[in-house]
Amino acid sequence: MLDPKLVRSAPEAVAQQLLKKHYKLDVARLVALEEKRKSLQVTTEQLQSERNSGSKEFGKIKSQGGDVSALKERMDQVNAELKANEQALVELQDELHTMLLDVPNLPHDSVPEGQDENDNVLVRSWGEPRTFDFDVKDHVDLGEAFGLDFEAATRICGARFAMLRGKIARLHRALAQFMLDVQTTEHGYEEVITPLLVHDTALYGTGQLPKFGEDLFKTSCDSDAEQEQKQFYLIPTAEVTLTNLVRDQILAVEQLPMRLTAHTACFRSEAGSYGRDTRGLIRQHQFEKVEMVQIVHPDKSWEALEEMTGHAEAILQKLGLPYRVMALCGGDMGFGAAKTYDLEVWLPAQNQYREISSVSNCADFQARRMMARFRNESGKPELVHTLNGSGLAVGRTLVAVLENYQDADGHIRVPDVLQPYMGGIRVL
RNA sequence: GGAGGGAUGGCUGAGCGGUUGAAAGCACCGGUCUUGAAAACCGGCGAGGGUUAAUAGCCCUUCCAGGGUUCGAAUCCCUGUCCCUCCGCCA
Repeated sequence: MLDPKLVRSAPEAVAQQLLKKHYKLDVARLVALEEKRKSLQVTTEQLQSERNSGSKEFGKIKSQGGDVSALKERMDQVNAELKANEQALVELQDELHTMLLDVPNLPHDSVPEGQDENDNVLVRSWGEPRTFDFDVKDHVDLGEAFGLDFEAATRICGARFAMLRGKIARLHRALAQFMLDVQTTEHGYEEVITPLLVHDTALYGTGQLPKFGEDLFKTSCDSDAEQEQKQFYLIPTAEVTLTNLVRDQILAVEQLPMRLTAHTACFRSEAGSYGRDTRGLIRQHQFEKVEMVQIVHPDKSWEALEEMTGHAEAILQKLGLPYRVMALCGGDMGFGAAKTYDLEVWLPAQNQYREISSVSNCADFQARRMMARFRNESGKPELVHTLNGSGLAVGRTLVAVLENYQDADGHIRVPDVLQPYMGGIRVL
């Protein structure tokens, strides 16, 4: 959420910046609501003050045995007026809050202008796409021989699921283990096992709700369908649980930066992506990801963004997978991000780079939603900055390994760094 | 699932329906003392919001959450959530 004070004091400037993200802020409506809010809040608080002092007086008079009937009459009047004002104020504040919850984060000055992924800007690339002297196969054809089974998964739970068996299951596990080991031992992240089911409050905190509910899976038990409290959402990313670790906290400055990583399953409904990436592992309802989250001092978040991008890159480099780093343009950026780098890995069968990691600085946007703060140098609570990034999406990395390490007869060489995890299997 | 007990400031922990945003202790910050530190003593110390040029004043809100009673609720009533103890069940 944006700082209400900022939005209030400079609505035009904020609206201008939001245009970069292709969001149109309804300034007229905002200003009108804000004007009403101000007068309503002031009078409500005045009435509250009157009620408080009146009640004190009431007690005093009564203890001296005086007559309170005149005062009671006045208080009844104040209370009636107060009740109406309070209700109107709550409604108005709800309206303003709802409006603000819908507004995306402001993009950083360095974010390029643009409409969609075609306008993203190449920052750097690493590695040379391998040239093949045979016709490359894609991961679906390659994986079949080693236990990648879409047909069985579809029979059980429909489209966008996969079963991995035998060697390919092991390779998938090796990748996740490897990523986790690198992030914990080389980059200083603390490993966390998190819940996969969360309440809506957590999702409001990181910004998936209220706007993007249709992308999420929600549980519903027949027995308690009536009780909203018992509804759970399946996490679309461990960003949700890791970042919410600091919700409602006031951290000591020494606790920063916090670096957290988790290997979890992620669940996405992929509503609105019908027909896209229907083949293979690229876009699934359930996939695994090693997520990185950093909770940092506000002065350090831009530095941390660069560093964290490097943490994701390290995995690709160690695996020897060619990739490029893209700075997302305003139109392609996510809701909560102030700036995002995507890592795109080379997929020979598609003959193109595909997203495999996304690293974002959310600045104080999420922190404000979940009241995640630290005690600053002058002893005052101040919002932290939050960052998140994939390090990496395991399924997509598996795709990249299969396709980049294939040979002419359909075997896959296991990358060196994974061999310690493969129990002696050097080639699939 | 059954029976009880509880939820108060960073922590521990008091709190008759009115002067309690809340005792006390610890922690923390400042000062005196000290070569320095500790101890001792003195002082300060929750958070959110409004108004405002203001990080100055003033005001409002806040004692798990949501309702209710009352002129007035941390204190009374209802509902929910979470935690603890005991019994049962169970990976």
